[in-house]
Amino acid sequence: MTNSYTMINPLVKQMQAAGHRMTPQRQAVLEILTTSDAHPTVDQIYERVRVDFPMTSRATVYKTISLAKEMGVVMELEFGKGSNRYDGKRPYPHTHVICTKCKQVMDADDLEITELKEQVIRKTGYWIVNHRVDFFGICPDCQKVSTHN
Amino acid sequence: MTNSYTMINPLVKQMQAAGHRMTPQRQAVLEILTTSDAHPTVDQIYERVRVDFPMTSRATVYKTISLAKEMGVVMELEFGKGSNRYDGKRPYPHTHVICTKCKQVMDADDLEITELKEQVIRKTGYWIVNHRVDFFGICPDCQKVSTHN
DNA sequence: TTACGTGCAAAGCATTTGCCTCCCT
DNA sequence: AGGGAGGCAAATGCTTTGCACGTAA
Repeated sequence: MTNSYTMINPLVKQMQAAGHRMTPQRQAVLEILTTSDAHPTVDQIYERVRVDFPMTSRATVYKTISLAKEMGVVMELEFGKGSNRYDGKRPYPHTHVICTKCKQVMDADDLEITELKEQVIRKTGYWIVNHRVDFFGICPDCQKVSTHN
Repeated sequence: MTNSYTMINPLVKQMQAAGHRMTPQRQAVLEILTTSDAHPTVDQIYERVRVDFPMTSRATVYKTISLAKEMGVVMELEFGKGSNRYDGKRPYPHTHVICTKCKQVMDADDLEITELKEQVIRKTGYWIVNHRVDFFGICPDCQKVSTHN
């Protein structure tokens, strides 16, 4: 992640083109969302924004994320009990692998689920428009630390 | 779903064997959890229990579900924003198909995800212990009602 | 009998909303 | 200048918790 928000982020233009004003807070939130691979939580985004803009409120972070969601440029990953995470780098359905120990959320978006999806359509008659595929386990790093869970 | 809770539910015995007391409220909650295919919400369970036992509180429903989760006999399906659903009939990971219109949650547990899982293990080096596979779309019934969403 | 379970109400927490002020355009 | 955006605090909604009373075993 960069230390300044001076990069011209395509989302900034996109948001302005959609008739929304640009502010340092918004720019910072968008920058974090689009440059992070770690699927940050709201609080992680909030803390990071406040490094550069200490006056920023949680409400603004929530509102900006909400706006980005509406524009379809950020995907929300709900993990229940207020541990939602956000992805502005790949805001489309893709497979995730989550370490239950260190809470890392890793992309595995090169996995092919087309066949599975076609099975679902064939067997259920649904129109499928979205999917959520998550695998939970222990990442290689955490395996090294302990073999007991 | 039956109208009385007189059936001898294996979970009742199991819970007693684990050293927990049995009460009408617990028996009712367990009966609903294990006989329903509809993946009920806490509130649906609560309302159903109160048909027969109107004095039952939400707290007791939550506590009983929590106990059942700890025993591994009920699986929690988190759908974010307090719309959790519960499955005591198939309390193990399996594929779901969800209608975004009528909110029906359907099982598709005959789908084979082994190959996908092996791909994940091969590509990430994780130990995979669990998974969550959900497809979202429009069910056949809702397709008939309207073709516009 | 007595520790466990229940019901009630209060507390928790992440998120949303209302409202007033400020400032981007 | 005017309306969108931000900040603060209150409200929300689901879930959890504390506590006193009741009850299963």
